[in-house]
Amino acid sequence: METRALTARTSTESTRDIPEATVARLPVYLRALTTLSEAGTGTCSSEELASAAGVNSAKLRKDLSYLGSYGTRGVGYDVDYLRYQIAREIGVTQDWPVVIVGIGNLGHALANYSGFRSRGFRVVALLDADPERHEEVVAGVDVRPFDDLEQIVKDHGVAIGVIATPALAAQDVADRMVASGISSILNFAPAVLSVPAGVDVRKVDLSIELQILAYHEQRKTHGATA
Amino acid sequence: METRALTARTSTESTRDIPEATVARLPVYLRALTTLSEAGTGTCSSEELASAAGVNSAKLRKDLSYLGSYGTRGVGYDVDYLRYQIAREIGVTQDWPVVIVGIGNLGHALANYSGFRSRGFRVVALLDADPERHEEVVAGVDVRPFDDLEQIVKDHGVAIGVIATPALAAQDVADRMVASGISSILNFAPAVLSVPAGVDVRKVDLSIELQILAYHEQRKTHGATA
DNA sequence: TTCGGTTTGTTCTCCCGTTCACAAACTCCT
DNA sequence: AGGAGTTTGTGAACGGGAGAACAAACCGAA
Repeated sequence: METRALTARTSTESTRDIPEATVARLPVYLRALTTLSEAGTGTCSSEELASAAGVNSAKLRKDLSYLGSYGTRGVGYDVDYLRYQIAREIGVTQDWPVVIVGIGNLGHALANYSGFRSRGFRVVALLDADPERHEEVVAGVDVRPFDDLEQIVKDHGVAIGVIATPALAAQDVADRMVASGISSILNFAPAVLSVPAGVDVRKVDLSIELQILAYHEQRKTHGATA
Repeated sequence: METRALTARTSTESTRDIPEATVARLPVYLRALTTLSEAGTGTCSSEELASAAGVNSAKLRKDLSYLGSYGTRGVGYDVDYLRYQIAREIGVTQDWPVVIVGIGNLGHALANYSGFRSRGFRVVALLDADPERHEEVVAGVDVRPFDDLEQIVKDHGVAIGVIATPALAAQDVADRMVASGISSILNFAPAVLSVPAGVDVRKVDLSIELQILAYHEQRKTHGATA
């Protein structure tokens, strides 16, 4: 959402501007394929993969068709081959350096989260404005002052930043990130960020998800306004 | 998504089956209104509120229209009044007891997250299968054995469960939750859960969000397949 | 080579969500 | 009281995604 239509590509192939909804599902397929691969499965049908990914098989096939024709009719998909193609399409065959700002409870959890490392992301720095945290070492990376941001971004070529600060600090952090050259932000702070065009922001809000569940739960238990 | 059309209501008013996309935005409006209220704002226009929530004002008005006519033409919305109406609609005027299963890094962060408590959710229990963790006390709540789940759900009338375990354990935990009577699950584990109809599952996946950012980032920097 | 069985890739239709645009309704000023 | 200015609530057009259904393509056996 909020992703403006990128200017048309002039590339010979690939990049047939994949729908946003499809892009959001590709990582799910990627994980399902990894699981299948680790289980020793060499080939799978769209039905099997769809089931493993929790989606409709027709939707899966349509999604994959945006990438190209990587399946074989009458047979299915080669698990490892398709996995590589999706990984390449997403861009996780290369390593993405990432900085995390705000090393509170959530920042700790993120820094320790193994799912980043195993999926093409490398946490190159942990930053926090609080000097008391600068002594800490979290997940093998030492916490540094927030003011080091510009230097670190420059040194490591960081393009992706994660905000795990309180809501009040989030906009300031985002501004500094953008000024440093970061162009993609994953925001865990419960705040609406405003950033210039060309910068992508994705928001993860824990309490919002719970509230959505609560809404449906309310309807389930006492039917109407009892 | 995956929410089947609930059976038609027979209530006199309200409950005009609010679209799912709108439901997902109501918590955002709620937070924006809270911020406005704390800033001392008594009244606001749809334009102001939309800006604070980061959405289009027409969309905001249409969303609010599903709840009823709580605004005044030519004037705007009474902040506190609208805030209460939305909170009531979502169901967060009451307190929702919640259990968190899997007290690793992420579980710790979730247990300590103040946004739950302040938004109508009360963590009544922290559960973990690992006996070594049962000594711990996190955020004022002591960690208990996973086998206590049924009893706790019964005692507190828990309807919402949070899964913060490794992927391999997630399906088992979900099954036990459903068997215990939980009907809404917030899943942080990188796994696809299968649950019976009538149970809602929402998934939050940290690495998937990063991968989506990586995809767009890849398109930004080197335009096509360089 | 030909035929039956299987599975992909794609077309077509339907539905949901977004956005525009405007009438209805309210306030304030004269 | 009346009119100008403002803002809500909603009807209607538009765009995109979901799912069904089918033709094209592939494998293997006879």
